[in-house]
Amino acid sequence: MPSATEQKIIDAAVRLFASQGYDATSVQEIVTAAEVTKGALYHYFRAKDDLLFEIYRLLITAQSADMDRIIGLGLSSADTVREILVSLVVSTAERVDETAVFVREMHRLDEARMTEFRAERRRYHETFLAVIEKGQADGEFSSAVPADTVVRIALGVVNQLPVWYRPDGPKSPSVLAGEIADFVLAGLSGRGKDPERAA
Amino acid sequence: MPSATEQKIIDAAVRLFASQGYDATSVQEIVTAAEVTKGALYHYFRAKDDLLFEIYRLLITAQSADMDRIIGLGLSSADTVREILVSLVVSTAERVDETAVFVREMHRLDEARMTEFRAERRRYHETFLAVIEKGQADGEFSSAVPADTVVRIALGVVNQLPVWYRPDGPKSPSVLAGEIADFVLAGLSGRGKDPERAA
DNA sequence: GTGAGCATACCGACCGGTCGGTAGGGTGGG
DNA sequence: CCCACCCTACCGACCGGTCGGTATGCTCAC
Repeated sequence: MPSATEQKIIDAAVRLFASQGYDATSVQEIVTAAEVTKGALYHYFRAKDDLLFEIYRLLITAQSADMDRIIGLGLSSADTVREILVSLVVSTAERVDETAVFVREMHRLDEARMTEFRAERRRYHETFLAVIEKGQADGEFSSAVPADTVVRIALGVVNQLPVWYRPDGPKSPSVLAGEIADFVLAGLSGRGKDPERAA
Repeated sequence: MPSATEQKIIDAAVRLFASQGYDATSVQEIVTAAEVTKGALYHYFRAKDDLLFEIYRLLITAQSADMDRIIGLGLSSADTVREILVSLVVSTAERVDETAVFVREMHRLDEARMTEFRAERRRYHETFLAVIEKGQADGEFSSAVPADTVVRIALGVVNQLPVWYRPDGPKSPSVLAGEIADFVLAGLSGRGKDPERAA
């Protein structure tokens, strides 16, 4: 469990990284915003990029746990996909800043951590892929569009959320999540341009 | 028309910005990679961010011209959407590096240029939106999912391309573009979860 | 007393940008 | 024909300033 000081530092870092970018934010700015000193920061974190790592870790572990929980419910493919997307969109909307930092600055991780994250990402990706492939094999979904492309589209939308989602916008996260899920499920129900390709 | 030296500088900058990020790339690295000197760079560009500006300008003007051309063809709504998406995906795949830089570092523009770009972006967004709204009004598309959400999803996918698209991957840009267009059009054809919502 | 939890002063590396200078091709008056 | 003049394109050493990180020491709970 993080101490209050540690938490203040991470909160400030997320806010500043999201609005200015990682490199454009100095350690001095972070400690000033967090109302602590440099000594405190380097007491808890070995280097500036440990902050990035910590932000990613919190985000990814939460998302992975969410998806595993939903799959464990044993719903139909369509309902599983819907639940995954709704939960992902809502939780992403709640953490736009973290997601924005993650999407923009991921490539700045060092080799070892990068490898670790790619593995975790890949696991997430393939779990979702398996859900859709199962739905296609069962005939619940159309096979008109390959499952891997569907996954890429669906997860891509979520990563783009920080670009246009505004908490004070006209649509609540759950309304938005419903619309996105509707659209993806409509896409999976077939009726594309080439009817002869449908299962 | 840019001179050979100018072009070498931009090419090197695009490559380095895409792989390391803007701030993490020093002017010295750029000139070394471009095999020119600092003097040459500052002869053609007033500041480091003029490079960013130039990269964006080249990308956006090409995309806008493309969309206007397609709309001018007077196709059906479905075919217009398909053509816009295919052309956008293919041209983005050809310039993954530029797009990656654009998506990641857009927020680093100064106030004046930022305003200019938001206007251009908005114009692009609303032109696409109008196409979809017309299709919905004509009954060619389902109105189950609001047009603005569809636009956000479709354009979001394109912005995410640099994250996962690899030129040496198994799918050619045009195959990929076809799949993405198929999926979006299937989503627009209705048959979502709430049939009573359809027009 | 001793270690966790900080504060403060400071360091060396590096960065974007500048500036005095030069190489070489065009040009026009004699 | 030629040479004084100029102008564009480019060179590279250098500067002020900032940044991530460190060294050292205080303090207070146990």
